[in-house]
Amino acid sequence: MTHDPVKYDIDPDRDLSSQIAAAIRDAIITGDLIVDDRLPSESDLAERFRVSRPTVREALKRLAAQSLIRTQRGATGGAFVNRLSYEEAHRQQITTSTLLLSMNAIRFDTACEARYALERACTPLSAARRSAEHLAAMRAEIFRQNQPDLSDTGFCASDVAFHRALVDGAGNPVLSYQLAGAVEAMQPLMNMITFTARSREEIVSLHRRIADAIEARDSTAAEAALSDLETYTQGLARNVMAERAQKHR
Amino acid sequence: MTHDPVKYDIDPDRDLSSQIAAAIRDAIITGDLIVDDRLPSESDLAERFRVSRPTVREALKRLAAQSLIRTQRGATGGAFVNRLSYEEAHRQQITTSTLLLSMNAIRFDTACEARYALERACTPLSAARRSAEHLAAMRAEIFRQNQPDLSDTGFCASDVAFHRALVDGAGNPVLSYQLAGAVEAMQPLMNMITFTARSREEIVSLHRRIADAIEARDSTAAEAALSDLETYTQGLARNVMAERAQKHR
DNA sequence: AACATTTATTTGTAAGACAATTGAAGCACC
DNA sequence: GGTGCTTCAATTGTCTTACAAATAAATGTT
Repeated sequence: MTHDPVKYDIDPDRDLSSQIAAAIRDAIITGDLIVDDRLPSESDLAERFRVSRPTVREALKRLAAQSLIRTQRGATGGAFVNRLSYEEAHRQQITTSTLLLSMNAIRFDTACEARYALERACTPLSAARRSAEHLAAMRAEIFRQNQPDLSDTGFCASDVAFHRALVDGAGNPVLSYQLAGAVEAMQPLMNMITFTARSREEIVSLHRRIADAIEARDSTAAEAALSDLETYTQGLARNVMAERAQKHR
Repeated sequence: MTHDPVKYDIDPDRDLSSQIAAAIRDAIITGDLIVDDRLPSESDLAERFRVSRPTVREALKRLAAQSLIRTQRGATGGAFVNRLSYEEAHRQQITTSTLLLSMNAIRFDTACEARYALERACTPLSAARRSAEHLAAMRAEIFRQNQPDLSDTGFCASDVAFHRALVDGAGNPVLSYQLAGAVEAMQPLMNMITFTARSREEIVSLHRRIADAIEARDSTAAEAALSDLETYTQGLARNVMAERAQKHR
């Protein structure tokens, strides 16, 4: 071996498995280990770090939890550096955002404000670049949202899909990735709102305004409609909160 | 015990530690386990899941890697459900975004476009709400960027701090969290650009335009300055790429 | 009552063993 | 010579047992 990409010196007084995980993670982040590289076997690593195999395994599991590596059994198996796909990054982004929102008592209006601000940022690009497919996806979700037998969670899911199509229309995968966290992480909060037939109607009409504006490539109109949607959503949430407070009095 | 928040039935044919991790993670996400709850001890968990202690430990390390739990040694120790702090979420957001950018050959202009689009989304809020402190932080970074002995990486770091102050001015922690990924993850890419004295001067003057606009609470001017900054940055990057291509010819 | 000591509990680490998986090498057979 | 089966070796997945280290509560001592 000409040059070993991993530094094997660790401090025996501090948590070993996390240090080992950090050492390997560094090698990946700095590019010393690249995608599909195979790590040494667990026994090898144990020898080089001068720790036991279970300790090495704990470190590897940490990396696997971040999907930095994947493991494979068998003769040619081992741990391989994983390509962090968009899908995987999306998933992590969403779970992190969801946890952050659920565990920190974020006010609904704060999350809502952030979400719509970010979404408005995508509108000019989406209006300029959206393809016919993106527009069709938005129309399809609007159609679904009009079905009277759609459940509340189904309505919310379709809502997410609609906004996702809007964002994807911008044709910037980094933007789509970032927005996934903001939009999808809010779904649990949104699910707490019960949608009356009347409010659904209002939301669908705003969605239609947005789709029309995107179709006409009119970003100003789309942004205005989004702002109206934000205002309306905030109003709905306030009503729900007020009702709940009423009941618990 | 009245009701156990964790489901202990797992499929013995598939990866045990990941199933155990998933079971506990579910209990946390659904709120059955709440912040600062103590998990059963490792031996307890091993018994209940009917697996060995090392297997339980691997599962716990997975959760620790996502900072969903923290562990403590000693008599009253154990694994506790962690509050996912903003700082922690920030960090994870940044490492995920950084890895995504570095391992997927994202074009500089794609990342740059996304970053400035999101940043412009914060400007109206920041112009309206920024405190004197935020403004002072921006001015301080501009001053630092004027020091001729500042290294290129130092310049980039100050750049990040400047934009961070701008975003924080919006007073929306969710927005700050989301933007951290977009802005800080780009730093490695930005570091590849060598800043001439001339280009630094140009950037600083654009920063000053932004700060002036935010001070005057003029969001339109701030957005325009940000757009100019985006254009200028993209131009710099193109030059660097072209030069590099020249050399490698 | 204050302080030192012991003890019980729990995580952190080690060592060794076996099962399961899987690709590769070897070998018989056509 | 080629093809299909068998065996083998490497590697991860899991279990068992054991001990070390940390920590707080219980206990004993002065």
